[in-house]
Amino acid sequence: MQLMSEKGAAGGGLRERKKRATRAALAEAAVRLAAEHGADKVTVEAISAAAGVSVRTFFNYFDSREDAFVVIDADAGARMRRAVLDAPAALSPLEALREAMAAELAEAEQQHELWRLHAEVLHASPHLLARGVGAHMAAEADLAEALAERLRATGGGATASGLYPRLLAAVAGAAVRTSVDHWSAHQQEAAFLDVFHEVFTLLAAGLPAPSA
Amino acid sequence: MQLMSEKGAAGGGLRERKKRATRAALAEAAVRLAAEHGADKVTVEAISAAAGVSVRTFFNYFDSREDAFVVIDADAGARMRRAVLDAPAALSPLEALREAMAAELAEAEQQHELWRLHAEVLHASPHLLARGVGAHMAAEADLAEALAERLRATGGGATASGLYPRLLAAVAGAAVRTSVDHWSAHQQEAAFLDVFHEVFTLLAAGLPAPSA
DNA sequence: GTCAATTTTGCAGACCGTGCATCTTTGCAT
DNA sequence: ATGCAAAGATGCACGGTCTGCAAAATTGAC
Repeated sequence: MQLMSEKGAAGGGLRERKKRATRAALAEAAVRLAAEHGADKVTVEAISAAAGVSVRTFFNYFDSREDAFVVIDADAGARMRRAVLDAPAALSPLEALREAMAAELAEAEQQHELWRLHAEVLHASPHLLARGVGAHMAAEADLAEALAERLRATGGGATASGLYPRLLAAVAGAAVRTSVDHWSAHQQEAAFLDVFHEVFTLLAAGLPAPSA
Repeated sequence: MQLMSEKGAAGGGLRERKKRATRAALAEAAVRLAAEHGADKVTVEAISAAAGVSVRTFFNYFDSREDAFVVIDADAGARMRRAVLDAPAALSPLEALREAMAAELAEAEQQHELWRLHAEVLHASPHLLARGVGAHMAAEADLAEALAERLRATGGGATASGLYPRLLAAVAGAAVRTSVDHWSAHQQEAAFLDVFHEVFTLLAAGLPAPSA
């Protein structure tokens, strides 16, 4: 089992705040060390030392060493869930999802340097990249549930036992990963939001062959 | 580094055949043991013993213990790549991909029992499921390349530095995972191919809100 | 049958990850 | 403030994972 604050957003108690700080310190130390020495040369002991806690405590926060490189922001899923639920009813499901994700990504931009390092680390070791992809699955399941709820609220009937929302969440996740990866590789050529927008346009059009 | 046969398809040499047999034996032993005792109670020692090789040899075939549960068929990617390249030019990219994947999944059905066990094992431990998702990424990159080549062949111009094929591959991968997962959870209610077809129909339509 | 190339194996050793007992810190009621 | 109960941090022990390395066994070609 994993120690996790019950509340996704800013909690008042000192305990909660300290825990979040420790977690953030561990994650940041892991990413910075990995960016410098390569992810597979960074031991749990080094990460723990850099964050000022014991090795045993590291494992109170992360289930495995690699999770420290992968899970940057544990609350992102909860925030997106809220954003989907609070989206204007006029938006289509895909649009609501796009807006929620765009907002989340814009927030990530605020810690630009760390985010950049993180992308660099993942890109340097495909093994971690794969793990990162898998890590988004829990968030996707959450999103699917939020989408299903939104659909019920906006009047859609029984949506074929939930296939549609799950597909939507999974596809949107794939879209975000593709956008980030593509932008990461062509960073100078295009702004991230442009790539992101193009990807969702393609999705909404049903992925037609790009006629010349 | 990983021991891998250079040739994806059936190789003639005795060496190649033996290596594939050993690999398959290890993977099958891993899945069967995991289905019986739970994946996290199965040690590398047990898997190796069941396959009749030493522990050290296990690690000559798999980079990690968990890979044995995740990587069933190492050649599936190569086969799909071929299928995409050989698809009739009349098909849209998404259709070509759908056909390639359908053929691959139909082949998997032939080892029905093992495939079923495999899905069961992954579903039982989300951790492995996530890992499995990530494992498909290399295959997706391969597929993206094949799609790009196909696009060049059928006359599409420079497709925005490859964003489109990568998106297509990633989205199709997400679609397959969603199909398998959904079918796995509602196994009695619907045939897999029906779910698969519905998912790709939704994709081609641009993921519209399911109007009642 | 012999030889070179490849694969398997055992062994040593570093690192990972967990259960348990203990100690320290936090939150709260008084 | 002070003491108490809950929760987190820590150390320790132990089993499992994974990697070099060198020796033994197997395969393929002559």
